[in-house]
Amino acid sequence: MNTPYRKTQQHVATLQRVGFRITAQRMALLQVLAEAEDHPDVAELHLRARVADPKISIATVYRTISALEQAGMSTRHSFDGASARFERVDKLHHDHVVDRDSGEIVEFQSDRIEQLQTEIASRLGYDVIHLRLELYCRKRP
Amino acid sequence: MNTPYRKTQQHVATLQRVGFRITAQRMALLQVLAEAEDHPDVAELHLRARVADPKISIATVYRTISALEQAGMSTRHSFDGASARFERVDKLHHDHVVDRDSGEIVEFQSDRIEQLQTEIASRLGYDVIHLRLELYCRKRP
DNA sequence: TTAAATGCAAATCTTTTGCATGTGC
DNA sequence: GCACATGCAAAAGATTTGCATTTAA
Repeated sequence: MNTPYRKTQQHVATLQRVGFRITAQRMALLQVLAEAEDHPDVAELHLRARVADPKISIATVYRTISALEQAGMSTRHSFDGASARFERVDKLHHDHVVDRDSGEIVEFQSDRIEQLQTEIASRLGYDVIHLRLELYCRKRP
Repeated sequence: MNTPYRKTQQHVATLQRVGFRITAQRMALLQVLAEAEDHPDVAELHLRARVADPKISIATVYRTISALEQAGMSTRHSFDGASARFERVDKLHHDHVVDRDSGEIVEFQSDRIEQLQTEIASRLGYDVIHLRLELYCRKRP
């Protein structure tokens, strides 16, 4: 099973390989990320990380989350221009439905859409590096 | 023909209908928007609007662009978390390819993708209010 | 006339950064 | 030990807002 603990272990290994030092703060954030089932923003990450390391500063959260992003372990979203939200990257690629009423975020995945996107970029002479697809929705009555 | 001038006239009519007063500042911004072929940010809108009305303030640009958005005449984008960029809304629906090297933005449209998106939302029990599809790309060698 | 719009500057919010101090390796 | 990481507080950047003044209708 891929438990949060196992995930964290994998991330630690990756971080070391890339040359990052393993600090208490980074461990705290790795754990938070591994356990998160949602898309927390920096303030929320900070709050959750404090549980494991009560003196972690907000600046460190910013710096660490950027480092994890660079290391390919976290993705950043900014739904409709709001402040950045993050999620672990070791899931299958997926996109997001944002419920405009509740704020709830639902993940979905479609091979067909993915394929079309690549085709379109290709037709325009581009290679896709990454993409954002967000559906801002309302629950159907 | 749908000249910038004609577009501006239509926008003025719409604004009045919705109950907004027609001020020199709003005229200036409407003109800027109607003439823009790109996706200017607030600083750029301010710069361009100053040509028609040299004393328009940045606060008014912010307030007006939000008003135009509410009135359904302008859309806001925040490509990869950067500051907001705007475009007129009276074009056909389209999505964006963002060239990661040059910053250039290319518009494209695909009925197939659009249809798939609606289908997916529908399957999850949602109606799409608006959506955002952005492909961050690199020119193919 | 008068409610709405503007300009200005101050406030807010998010994110980044300089620097002195602490710490993994 | 030393380069890298952290905390703090200040800075930066984007956007919003309070308030006195101006202006469209």
